[in-house]
Amino acid sequence: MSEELVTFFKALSDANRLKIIGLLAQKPYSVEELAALLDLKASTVSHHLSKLAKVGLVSARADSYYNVYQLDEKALELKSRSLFSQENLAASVVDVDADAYDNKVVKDYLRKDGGLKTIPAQRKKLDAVLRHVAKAFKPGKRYSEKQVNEILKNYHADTASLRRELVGSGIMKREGGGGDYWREE
Amino acid sequence: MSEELVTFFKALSDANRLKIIGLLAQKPYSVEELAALLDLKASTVSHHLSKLAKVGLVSARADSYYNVYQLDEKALELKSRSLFSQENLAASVVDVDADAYDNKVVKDYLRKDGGLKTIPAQRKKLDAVLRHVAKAFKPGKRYSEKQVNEILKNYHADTASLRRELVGSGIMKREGGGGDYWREE
DNA sequence: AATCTAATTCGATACTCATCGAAATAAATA
DNA sequence: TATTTATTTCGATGAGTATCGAATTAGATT
Repeated sequence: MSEELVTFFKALSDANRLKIIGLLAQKPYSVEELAALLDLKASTVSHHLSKLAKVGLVSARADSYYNVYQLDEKALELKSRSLFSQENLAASVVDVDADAYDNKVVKDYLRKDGGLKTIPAQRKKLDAVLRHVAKAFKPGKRYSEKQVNEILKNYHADTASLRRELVGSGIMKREGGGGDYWREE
Repeated sequence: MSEELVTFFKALSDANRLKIIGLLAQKPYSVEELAALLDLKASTVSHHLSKLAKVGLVSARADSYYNVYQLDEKALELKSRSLFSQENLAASVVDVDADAYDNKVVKDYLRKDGGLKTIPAQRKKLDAVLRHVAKAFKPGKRYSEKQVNEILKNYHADTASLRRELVGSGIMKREGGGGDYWREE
């Protein structure tokens, strides 16, 4: 889950909270002492400490009048080691739509009737459009050149270019020398 | 300097920027592709990338039409290892006034004429006040009990308590059995 | 039990920043 | 050279948050 990582980094992206960590790395302090050292009000320090506590970096221990906070060095060590682990990197990406770019490109090039406005000149966009067009062919089924043209006509008048690009990009296959076309399963 | 650390953490405390890092960990992407994948506008992605670039985590490489961004894995590795190093922890604390707490406590207990309102009951505050009072004694010089009382009278009528606490806390020394008092250098 | 004291919570304010759209830039193709 | 396209910059807006002071809570001392 990515939210947890964000929360962790947010907890550390404040100068005063970093100072608190630096101070607690030396020895435990009460809220009052931290407030005096940082020239902040106790309520503000309490706010900071609660954020640090929420991510498990500090913890409190009651000592007579005071609430003494201490740094959890174990957690610090553990976190810093795993921050950019393969798991965390992968986890941050789980909810991105891998086809979003293709979809956007195709949408930009498609008319309302499903035909192509133009055939993209740029490689990346052409590929995205080709992948879309290829869906009109059933995987594994073989088509004659005439049948291929019939289908491609729905997308653009220049069926020859489409056909050539489909084969050239490897999205569709062609049996050597004027044979049939097909899309791999 | 602590500002650099804060900037680094801030660069990472945004869900979309973490997603960008996760994506770039797989392969380089252009701004446009990232925008589509994250469902953001290109200007927003550009903003995010500039923040990541500022802390050295990503860099751009021009590729025909596109500006392809890539993750600097070396920098990532390096940074993550040194984030909570002793140097960084210490650096975050350099500009805090170590005496701020003592000063605040003393200020709270001092009248305008320099005398004590009361003698603090709490250990921590008593210590702070004692450290202040002790400054009235020249380090190394020896004082008779009478002289000590004369000086302590300026702070509080209960000179016996002050004297006892000064010795008990170890701030002042006393030669065994009714001898002289002194403060270590 | 009554009283202090430190800590936390709450409401308000000011500032930072993510996001967008529009305008300006840069780079490559035609 | 003119035009297209991706990117960056700029200004505005809305959401988030650091900070404070006041009120409340929690604990300990008397």
